Amino acid sequence: MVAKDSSTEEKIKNAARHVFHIKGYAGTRTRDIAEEAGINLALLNYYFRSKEKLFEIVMMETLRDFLQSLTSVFNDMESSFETKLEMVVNNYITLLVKEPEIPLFILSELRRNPTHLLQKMNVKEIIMQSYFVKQLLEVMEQNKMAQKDLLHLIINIIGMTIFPFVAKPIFQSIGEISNEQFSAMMEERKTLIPKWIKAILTSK
Amino acid sequence: MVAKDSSTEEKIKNAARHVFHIKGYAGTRTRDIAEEAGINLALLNYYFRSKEKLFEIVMMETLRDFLQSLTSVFNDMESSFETKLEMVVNNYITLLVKEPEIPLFILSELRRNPTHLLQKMNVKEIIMQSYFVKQLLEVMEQNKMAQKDLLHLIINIIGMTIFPFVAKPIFQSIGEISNEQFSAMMEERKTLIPKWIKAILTSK
DNA sequence: GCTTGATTTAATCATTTGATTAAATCAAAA
DNA sequence: TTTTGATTTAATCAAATGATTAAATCAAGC
Repeated sequence: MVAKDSSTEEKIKNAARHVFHIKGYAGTRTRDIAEEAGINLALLNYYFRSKEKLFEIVMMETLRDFLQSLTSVFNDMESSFETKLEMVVNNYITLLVKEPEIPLFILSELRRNPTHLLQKMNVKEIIMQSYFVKQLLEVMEQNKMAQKDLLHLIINIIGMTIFPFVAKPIFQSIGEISNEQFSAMMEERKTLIPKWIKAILTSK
Repeated sequence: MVAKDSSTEEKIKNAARHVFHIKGYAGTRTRDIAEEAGINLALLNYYFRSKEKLFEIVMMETLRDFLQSLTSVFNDMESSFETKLEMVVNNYITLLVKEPEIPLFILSELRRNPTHLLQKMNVKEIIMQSYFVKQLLEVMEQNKMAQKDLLHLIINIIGMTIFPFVAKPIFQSIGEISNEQFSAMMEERKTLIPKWIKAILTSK
Protein backbone atom coordinates (compact mmCIF):
# COMPACT_ATOMS: atom_id res chain seq x y z
CA MET A 1 0.00 0.00 0.00
CA VAL A 2 1.32 3.41 -0.99
CA ALA A 3 1.10 6.53 1.14
CA LYS A 4 -2.13 8.49 0.59
CA ASP A 5 -0.46 11.51 -0.98
CA SER A 6 1.41 9.58 -3.60
CA SER A 7 -1.37 7.13 -4.38
CA THR A 8 -2.45 7.24 -7.98
CA GLU A 9 -5.87 8.54 -7.09
CA GLU A 10 -4.37 11.41 -5.16
CA LYS A 11 -1.87 12.13 -7.90
CA ILE A 12 -4.68 12.47 -10.42
CA LYS A 13 -6.75 14.66 -8.15
CA ASN A 14 -3.84 16.99 -7.48
CA ALA A 15 -3.08 17.24 -11.17
CA ALA A 16 -6.74 17.92 -11.91
CA ARG A 17 -6.87 20.59 -9.24
CA HIS A 18 -3.82 22.25 -10.72
CA VAL A 19 -4.98 22.22 -14.34
CA PHE A 20 -8.61 23.08 -13.59
CA HIS A 21 -7.55 26.01 -11.41
CA ILE A 22 -5.45 27.45 -14.18
CA LYS A 23 -7.47 26.66 -17.31
CA GLY A 24 -11.01 26.33 -16.00
CA TYR A 25 -13.42 23.54 -16.85
CA ALA A 26 -13.96 24.30 -20.53
CA GLY A 27 -10.30 25.02 -21.18
CA THR A 28 -9.06 21.81 -19.61
CA ARG A 29 -8.61 18.58 -21.57
CA THR A 30 -8.60 15.35 -19.66
CA ARG A 31 -5.41 14.53 -21.51
CA ASP A 32 -3.76 17.57 -19.92
CA ILE A 33 -4.65 16.23 -16.51
CA ALA A 34 -3.41 12.75 -17.33
CA GLU A 35 -0.11 14.12 -18.58
CA GLU A 36 0.31 16.38 -15.55
CA ALA A 37 -0.34 13.36 -13.33
CA GLY A 38 2.07 11.23 -15.32
CA ILE A 39 -0.52 8.59 -16.13
CA ASN A 40 -2.72 7.47 -18.97
CA LEU A 41 -6.06 8.87 -19.98
CA ALA A 42 -7.92 5.63 -19.41
CA LEU A 43 -6.72 5.49 -15.84
CA LEU A 44 -8.24 8.86 -15.13
CA ASN A 45 -11.63 7.60 -16.23
CA TYR A 46 -11.09 4.33 -14.40
CA TYR A 47 -10.71 6.24 -11.15
CA PHE A 48 -13.08 9.14 -11.61
CA ARG A 49 -15.49 7.94 -14.27
CA SER A 50 -15.68 11.30 -16.11
CA LYS A 51 -14.27 14.79 -16.44
CA GLU A 52 -17.45 16.17 -14.89
CA LYS A 53 -17.20 14.00 -11.77
CA LEU A 54 -13.54 14.78 -11.29
CA PHE A 55 -14.28 18.45 -11.65
CA GLU A 56 -17.03 18.34 -9.06
CA ILE A 57 -14.67 16.83 -6.54
CA VAL A 58 -12.04 19.48 -7.23
CA MET A 59 -14.63 22.22 -7.00
CA MET A 60 -16.03 20.98 -3.69
CA GLU A 61 -12.62 20.64 -2.11
CA THR A 62 -11.55 24.06 -3.36
CA LEU A 63 -14.66 25.68 -1.93
CA ARG A 64 -14.19 23.84 1.34
CA ASP A 65 -10.59 25.07 1.65
CA PHE A 66 -11.67 28.56 0.77
CA LEU A 67 -14.51 28.79 3.27
CA GLN A 68 -12.30 27.31 5.94
CA SER A 69 -10.55 30.69 6.26
CA LEU A 70 -13.85 32.21 7.30
CA THR A 71 -15.44 29.56 9.46
CA SER A 72 -12.32 28.91 11.51
CA VAL A 73 -12.43 32.49 12.79
CA PHE A 74 -15.93 33.85 12.57
CA ASN A 75 -17.58 32.38 15.63
CA ASP A 76 -14.88 32.61 18.23
CA MET A 77 -16.51 34.26 21.27
CA GLU A 78 -13.26 35.33 22.91
CA SER A 79 -11.60 37.44 20.26
CA SER A 80 -12.46 41.06 19.56
CA PHE A 81 -13.76 42.40 16.28
CA GLU A 82 -10.34 43.81 15.46
CA THR A 83 -8.63 40.51 16.12
CA LYS A 84 -11.09 38.58 13.98
CA LEU A 85 -10.67 41.03 11.14
CA GLU A 86 -6.92 40.65 11.31
CA MET A 87 -7.18 36.88 11.43
CA VAL A 88 -9.54 36.57 8.47
CA VAL A 89 -7.38 38.83 6.32
CA ASN A 90 -4.31 36.94 7.49
CA ASN A 91 -5.79 33.53 6.75
CA TYR A 92 -6.93 34.49 3.28
CA ILE A 93 -3.71 36.14 2.23
CA THR A 94 -1.65 33.26 3.56
CA LEU A 95 -3.79 30.75 1.68
CA LEU A 96 -3.91 32.75 -1.54
CA VAL A 97 -0.22 33.57 -1.68
CA LYS A 98 0.21 29.81 -1.88
CA GLU A 99 -2.65 29.29 -4.36
CA PRO A 100 -3.33 32.58 -6.13
CA GLU A 101 -5.48 31.00 -8.84
CA ILE A 102 -8.28 30.03 -6.47
CA PRO A 103 -10.39 33.21 -6.53
CA LEU A 104 -10.54 33.60 -10.30
CA PHE A 105 -11.22 29.89 -10.59
CA ILE A 106 -14.13 29.97 -8.15
CA LEU A 107 -15.60 33.16 -9.59
CA SER A 108 -15.42 31.95 -13.18
CA GLU A 109 -16.78 28.49 -12.54
CA LEU A 110 -19.62 29.50 -10.25
CA ARG A 111 -20.68 31.94 -12.91
CA ARG A 112 -20.69 29.28 -15.59
CA ASN A 113 -22.63 26.87 -13.49
CA PRO A 114 -26.02 28.02 -12.20
CA THR A 115 -25.96 25.19 -9.69
CA HIS A 116 -26.73 26.31 -6.22
CA LEU A 117 -23.64 24.80 -4.76
CA LEU A 118 -23.07 27.83 -2.59
CA GLN A 119 -26.62 27.84 -1.25
CA LYS A 120 -26.09 24.24 -0.26
CA MET A 121 -22.96 25.32 1.57
CA ASN A 122 -24.95 27.87 3.54
CA VAL A 123 -22.47 30.64 2.96
CA LYS A 124 -24.95 33.39 3.61
CA GLU A 125 -25.85 31.98 7.03
CA ILE A 126 -22.20 31.37 7.89
CA ILE A 127 -21.54 35.04 7.30
CA MET A 128 -24.69 36.85 8.36
CA GLN A 129 -25.35 34.89 11.53
CA SER A 130 -21.73 34.87 12.64
CA TYR A 131 -20.47 36.47 15.80
CA PHE A 132 -18.12 38.50 13.62
CA VAL A 133 -20.96 40.30 11.84
CA LYS A 134 -22.67 40.88 15.18
CA GLN A 135 -19.52 42.59 16.43
CA LEU A 136 -19.19 44.52 13.16
CA LEU A 137 -22.75 45.82 13.56
CA GLU A 138 -21.91 46.98 17.08
CA VAL A 139 -18.92 48.95 15.85
CA MET A 140 -21.06 50.47 13.13
CA GLU A 141 -23.65 51.50 15.70
CA GLN A 142 -20.99 53.11 17.87
CA ASN A 143 -19.90 55.17 14.86
CA LYS A 144 -23.47 55.95 13.86
CA MET A 145 -23.26 54.23 10.52
CA ALA A 146 -26.38 53.09 8.74
CA GLN A 147 -27.11 49.36 8.93
CA LYS A 148 -27.59 49.12 5.22
CA ASP A 149 -23.87 49.84 4.79
CA LEU A 150 -23.11 46.42 6.25
CA LEU A 151 -23.06 44.82 2.83
CA HIS A 152 -20.77 47.53 1.50
CA LEU A 153 -18.34 46.92 4.32
CA ILE A 154 -18.27 43.17 3.83
CA ILE A 155 -17.65 43.68 0.13
CA ASN A 156 -14.81 46.06 0.94
CA ILE A 157 -13.14 43.64 3.31
CA ILE A 158 -13.39 40.74 0.91
CA GLY A 159 -12.57 42.89 -2.09
CA MET A 160 -9.46 44.49 -0.61
CA THR A 161 -8.22 41.06 0.35
CA ILE A 162 -9.11 39.02 -2.68
CA PHE A 163 -9.19 41.43 -5.61
CA PRO A 164 -5.39 41.74 -5.86
CA PHE A 165 -5.20 38.00 -6.53
CA VAL A 166 -7.92 38.22 -9.14
CA ALA A 167 -6.09 41.05 -10.87
CA LYS A 168 -2.64 39.53 -10.42
CA PRO A 169 -2.37 38.41 -14.06
CA ILE A 170 -3.01 42.02 -15.06
CA PHE A 171 -0.28 43.41 -12.82
CA GLN A 172 2.20 40.92 -14.13
CA SER A 173 1.16 41.61 -17.69
CA ILE A 174 1.28 45.37 -17.31
CA GLY A 175 4.22 45.99 -15.07
CA GLU A 176 7.44 44.54 -13.85
CA ILE A 177 5.91 42.99 -10.76
CA SER A 178 7.57 39.70 -9.88
CA ASN A 179 5.93 36.98 -7.84
CA GLU A 180 8.14 37.93 -4.92
CA GLN A 181 7.18 41.59 -5.07
CA PHE A 182 3.55 40.63 -5.28
CA SER A 183 3.79 38.35 -2.27
CA ALA A 184 5.61 41.06 -0.32
CA MET A 185 2.87 43.52 -1.17
CA MET A 186 0.23 41.09 0.02
CA GLU A 187 2.13 40.63 3.27
CA GLU A 188 1.92 44.39 3.81
CA ARG A 189 -1.81 44.27 3.22
CA LYS A 190 -2.24 41.86 6.12
CA THR A 191 -1.82 44.80 8.48
CA LEU A 192 -2.93 47.59 6.14
CA ILE A 193 -6.40 46.28 5.34
CA PRO A 194 -7.59 46.17 8.97
CA LYS A 195 -6.29 49.73 9.37
CA TRP A 196 -8.14 50.93 6.29
CA ILE A 197 -11.36 49.27 7.36
CA LYS A 198 -11.12 50.97 10.72
CA ALA A 199 -10.49 54.28 8.96
CA ILE A 200 -13.65 53.76 6.94
CA LEU A 201 -15.62 52.79 10.04
CA THR A 202 -14.60 55.84 12.05
CA SER A 203 -14.89 58.36 9.22
CA LYS A 204 -17.96 60.46 8.32
CA MET B 1 -26.98 49.15 -48.01
CA VAL B 2 -28.09 48.37 -44.49
CA ALA B 3 -27.39 50.55 -41.49
CA LYS B 4 -24.06 49.78 -39.84
CA ASP B 5 -25.57 48.45 -36.64
CA SER B 6 -27.82 45.95 -38.30
CA SER B 7 -25.33 44.89 -40.95
CA THR B 8 -24.56 41.22 -40.85
CA GLU B 9 -20.97 41.82 -39.88
CA GLU B 10 -22.03 43.96 -36.95
CA LYS B 11 -24.71 41.47 -35.94
CA ILE B 12 -22.12 38.71 -35.77
CA LYS B 13 -19.68 40.82 -33.83
CA ASN B 14 -22.31 41.80 -31.29
CA ALA B 15 -23.38 38.21 -30.89
CA ALA B 16 -19.76 37.15 -30.48
CA ARG B 17 -19.17 39.84 -27.89
CA HIS B 18 -22.19 38.69 -25.94
CA VAL B 19 -21.37 34.97 -25.98
CA PHE B 20 -17.62 35.39 -25.44
CA HIS B 21 -18.23 37.73 -22.51
CA ILE B 22 -20.45 35.19 -20.81
CA LYS B 23 -18.80 31.88 -21.66
CA GLY B 24 -15.20 32.84 -22.33
CA TYR B 25 -13.12 31.71 -25.27
CA ALA B 26 -12.86 28.01 -24.47
CA GLY B 27 -16.49 27.72 -23.41
CA THR B 28 -17.84 29.32 -26.56
CA ARG B 29 -18.72 27.34 -29.67
CA THR B 30 -18.81 29.17 -32.97
CA ARG B 31 -22.24 27.61 -33.47
CA ASP B 32 -23.46 29.43 -30.35
CA ILE B 33 -22.39 32.71 -31.86
CA ALA B 34 -24.00 31.95 -35.21
CA GLU B 35 -27.26 31.03 -33.52
CA GLU B 36 -27.21 34.14 -31.34
CA ALA B 37 -26.62 36.23 -34.45
CA GLY B 38 -29.35 34.41 -36.32
CA ILE B 39 -27.07 33.35 -39.12
CA ASN B 40 -25.25 30.27 -40.35
CA LEU B 41 -21.91 28.98 -39.20
CA ALA B 42 -20.29 29.31 -42.60
CA LEU B 43 -21.18 32.96 -42.73
CA LEU B 44 -19.33 33.60 -39.54
CA ASN B 45 -16.19 32.15 -41.03
CA TYR B 46 -16.84 33.96 -44.28
CA TYR B 47 -16.74 37.27 -42.46
CA PHE B 48 -14.19 36.64 -39.74
CA ARG B 49 -12.12 33.76 -41.04
CA SER B 50 -11.82 31.98 -37.69
CA LYS B 51 -12.96 31.84 -34.09
CA GLU B 52 -9.56 33.12 -33.01
CA LYS B 53 -9.69 36.19 -35.26
CA LEU B 54 -13.22 37.04 -34.19
CA PHE B 55 -12.21 36.69 -30.58
CA GLU B 56 -9.25 39.01 -31.00
CA ILE B 57 -11.51 41.71 -32.38
CA VAL B 58 -13.95 41.33 -29.51
CA MET B 59 -11.13 41.37 -26.98
CA MET B 60 -9.54 44.50 -28.45
CA GLU B 61 -12.81 46.40 -28.54
CA THR B 62 -13.71 45.32 -25.03
CA LEU B 63 -10.36 46.50 -23.70
CA ARG B 64 -10.69 49.78 -25.58
CA ASP B 65 -14.15 50.42 -24.08
CA PHE B 66 -12.84 49.51 -20.67
CA LEU B 67 -9.79 51.76 -20.77
CA GLN B 68 -11.88 54.60 -22.13
CA SER B 69 -13.29 55.12 -18.62
CA LEU B 70 -9.78 55.90 -17.42
CA THR B 71 -8.25 57.86 -20.26
CA SER B 72 -11.23 60.16 -20.69
CA VAL B 73 -10.69 61.50 -17.18
CA PHE B 74 -7.11 60.98 -16.13
CA ASN B 75 -5.32 63.85 -17.84
CA ASP B 76 -7.77 66.70 -17.45
CA MET B 77 -5.73 69.59 -16.03
CA GLU B 78 -8.71 71.57 -14.74
CA SER B 79 -10.40 69.12 -12.40
CA SER B 80 -9.27 68.43 -8.86
CA PHE B 81 -8.16 65.06 -7.55
CA GLU B 82 -11.50 64.63 -5.82
CA THR B 83 -13.43 65.36 -8.98
CA LYS B 84 -11.37 62.96 -11.04
CA LEU B 85 -11.80 60.23 -8.49
CA GLU B 86 -15.54 60.72 -8.53
CA MET B 87 -15.63 60.74 -12.31
CA VAL B 88 -13.58 57.57 -12.73
CA VAL B 89 -15.69 55.68 -10.23
CA ASN B 90 -18.81 57.07 -11.87
CA ASN B 91 -17.72 56.13 -15.38
CA TYR B 92 -16.82 52.60 -14.42
CA ILE B 93 -19.94 51.88 -12.46
CA THR B 94 -22.13 53.31 -15.19
CA LEU B 95 -20.40 51.20 -17.82
CA LEU B 96 -20.38 48.03 -15.74
CA VAL B 97 -23.98 48.24 -14.59
CA LYS B 98 -24.77 47.97 -18.30
CA GLU B 99 -22.21 45.25 -19.01
CA PRO B 100 -21.38 43.51 -15.75
CA GLU B 101 -19.63 40.59 -17.43
CA ILE B 102 -16.73 42.66 -18.71
CA PRO B 103 -14.37 42.49 -15.71
CA LEU B 104 -14.52 38.72 -15.22
CA PHE B 105 -14.19 38.28 -18.97
CA ILE B 106 -11.08 40.45 -19.20
CA LEU B 107 -9.48 38.95 -16.12
CA SER B 108 -10.08 35.36 -17.20
CA GLU B 109 -8.99 35.80 -20.78
CA LEU B 110 -5.89 37.85 -20.10
CA ARG B 111 -4.84 35.19 -17.68
CA ARG B 112 -5.33 32.43 -20.25
CA ASN B 113 -3.40 34.29 -22.88
CA PRO B 114 0.19 35.26 -22.08
CA THR B 115 0.09 37.72 -24.95
CA HIS B 116 1.28 41.13 -24.04
CA LEU B 117 -1.82 42.83 -25.31
CA LEU B 118 -1.90 45.10 -22.30
CA GLN B 119 1.72 46.10 -22.64
CA LYS B 120 0.97 47.08 -26.21
CA MET B 121 -1.87 49.22 -24.92
CA ASN B 122 0.50 51.06 -22.59
CA VAL B 123 -1.76 50.74 -19.61
CA LYS B 124 1.02 51.23 -17.12
CA GLU B 125 2.06 54.53 -18.69
CA ILE B 126 -1.54 55.69 -19.00
CA ILE B 127 -1.90 55.25 -15.27
CA MET B 128 1.48 56.07 -13.79
CA GLN B 129 2.22 59.13 -15.91
CA SER B 130 -1.26 60.55 -15.63
CA TYR B 131 -2.08 63.83 -14.01
CA PHE B 132 -4.43 61.93 -11.72
CA VAL B 133 -1.61 59.93 -10.15
CA LYS B 134 0.44 63.13 -9.81
CA GLN B 135 -2.42 64.67 -7.86
CA LEU B 136 -2.87 61.51 -5.84
CA LEU B 137 0.80 61.61 -4.87
CA GLU B 138 0.40 65.23 -3.72
CA VAL B 139 -2.49 64.31 -1.49
CA MET B 140 -0.48 61.43 -0.08
CA GLU B 141 2.42 63.79 0.65
CA GLN B 142 0.12 66.25 2.42
CA ASN B 143 -1.05 63.41 4.64
CA LYS B 144 2.47 62.09 5.17
CA MET B 145 1.80 58.73 3.59
CA ALA B 146 4.65 56.66 2.23
CA GLN B 147 5.04 56.69 -1.54
CA LYS B 148 5.15 52.93 -1.72
CA ASP B 149 1.51 52.90 -0.66
CA LEU B 150 0.57 54.35 -4.06
CA LEU B 151 0.08 50.91 -5.56
CA HIS B 152 -2.06 49.86 -2.60
CA LEU B 153 -4.28 52.88 -3.09
CA ILE B 154 -4.74 52.31 -6.79
CA ILE B 155 -5.63 48.69 -6.11
CA ASN B 156 -8.15 49.80 -3.52
CA ILE B 157 -9.83 52.27 -5.85
CA ILE B 158 -10.05 49.79 -8.69
CA GLY B 159 -10.93 46.91 -6.38
CA MET B 160 -13.74 48.70 -4.56
CA THR B 161 -15.21 49.70 -7.90
CA ILE B 162 -14.77 46.55 -9.91
CA PHE B 163 -14.73 43.69 -7.43
CA PRO B 164 -18.50 43.80 -6.80
CA PHE B 165 -19.08 43.05 -10.47
CA VAL B 166 -16.60 40.21 -10.42
CA ALA B 167 -18.31 38.74 -7.39
CA LYS B 168 -21.83 39.46 -8.61
CA PRO B 169 -22.53 35.83 -9.58
CA ILE B 170 -21.64 34.87 -6.01
CA PHE B 171 -24.01 37.38 -4.46
CA GLN B 172 -26.82 36.24 -6.66
CA SER B 173 -26.06 32.62 -5.96
CA ILE B 174 -25.79 33.10 -2.21
CA GLY B 175 -28.47 35.60 -1.39
CA GLU B 176 -31.67 37.09 -2.59
CA ILE B 177 -30.03 39.98 -4.38
CA SER B 178 -31.88 40.93 -7.54
CA ASN B 179 -30.34 42.74 -10.46
CA GLU B 180 -32.16 45.89 -9.41
CA GLN B 181 -30.89 45.72 -5.84
CA PHE B 182 -27.40 45.15 -7.12
CA SER B 183 -27.56 48.14 -9.45
CA ALA B 184 -28.96 50.29 -6.65
CA MET B 185 -26.11 49.24 -4.41
CA MET B 186 -23.59 50.16 -7.09
CA GLU B 187 -25.25 53.56 -7.49
CA GLU B 188 -24.64 54.13 -3.78
CA ARG B 189 -21.00 53.22 -4.23
CA LYS B 190 -20.53 56.01 -6.75
CA THR B 191 -20.50 58.46 -3.85
CA LEU B 192 -19.34 56.11 -1.10
CA ILE B 193 -16.09 54.96 -2.68
CA PRO B 194 -14.60 58.46 -3.00
CA LYS B 195 -15.54 59.06 0.64
CA TRP B 196 -13.88 55.85 1.75
CA ILE B 197 -10.73 56.59 -0.23
CA LYS B 198 -10.52 60.00 1.40
CA ALA B 199 -10.99 58.37 4.79
CA ILE B 200 -8.09 56.05 4.05
CA LEU B 201 -5.93 58.93 2.83
CA THR B 202 -6.52 61.11 5.89
CA SER B 203 -6.25 58.34 8.48
CA LYS B 204 -3.11 57.47 10.41
C1' DG C 1 -36.59 39.89 -67.55
C1' DC C 2 -31.62 39.12 -67.42
C1' DT C 3 -27.10 39.45 -65.70
C1' DT C 4 -23.91 39.99 -62.14
C1' DG C 5 -21.96 40.11 -57.79
C1' DA C 6 -22.93 39.79 -53.02
C1' DT C 7 -25.04 37.11 -49.47
C1' DT C 8 -26.57 32.89 -47.43
C1' DT C 9 -27.17 28.05 -46.90
C1' DA C 10 -26.77 22.78 -46.53
C1' DA C 11 -23.60 19.36 -46.64
C1' DT C 12 -19.34 17.67 -45.61
C1' DC C 13 -14.47 17.23 -43.84
C1' DA C 14 -10.77 16.77 -40.51
C1' DT C 15 -9.39 17.26 -35.97
C1' DT C 16 -10.03 17.25 -31.24
C1' DT C 17 -11.61 15.22 -27.28
C1' DG C 18 -14.21 12.49 -23.73
C1' DA C 19 -14.87 7.81 -22.99
C1' DT C 20 -14.47 2.61 -23.46
C1' DT C 21 -12.44 -1.89 -24.09
C1' DA C 22 -9.60 -5.71 -24.10
C1' DA C 23 -5.27 -7.05 -23.22
C1' DA C 24 -0.71 -6.61 -20.74
C1' DT C 25 1.79 -5.98 -16.57
C1' DC C 26 2.70 -6.20 -11.83
C1' DA C 27 2.59 -7.35 -6.88
C1' DA C 28 1.15 -10.21 -3.29
C1' DA C 29 -0.64 -14.52 -1.55
C1' DA C 30 -0.79 -19.47 -1.74
C1' DT D 1 6.18 -21.14 -9.09
C1' DT D 2 1.54 -20.36 -9.86
C1' DT D 3 -2.59 -17.94 -9.15
C1' DT D 4 -5.30 -14.01 -8.47
C1' DG D 5 -6.77 -9.45 -8.31
C1' DA D 6 -5.38 -4.81 -8.88
C1' DT D 7 -3.17 -1.56 -11.84
C1' DT D 8 -1.82 0.25 -16.26
C1' DT D 9 -1.61 0.67 -21.13
C1' DA D 10 -2.46 0.98 -26.35
C1' DA D 11 -5.95 1.10 -29.46
C1' DT D 12 -10.23 2.52 -30.78
C1' DC D 13 -14.95 4.68 -30.78
C1' DA D 14 -18.37 8.26 -31.06
C1' DA D 15 -19.60 12.84 -30.52
C1' DA D 16 -18.46 17.62 -30.73
C1' DT D 17 -16.52 21.25 -33.09
C1' DG D 18 -13.87 24.49 -36.20
C1' DA D 19 -13.56 25.08 -40.92
C1' DT D 20 -14.45 24.60 -46.06
C1' DT D 21 -16.96 24.07 -50.34
C1' DA D 22 -20.15 24.24 -53.87
C1' DA D 23 -24.51 25.49 -54.79
C1' DA D 24 -28.78 28.36 -53.98
C1' DT D 25 -30.82 32.75 -53.21
C1' DC D 26 -31.31 37.57 -53.41
C1' DA D 27 -30.90 42.50 -54.68
C1' DA D 28 -29.36 46.00 -57.83
C1' DG D 29 -28.31 47.76 -62.32
C1' DC D 30 -29.11 47.40 -67.17
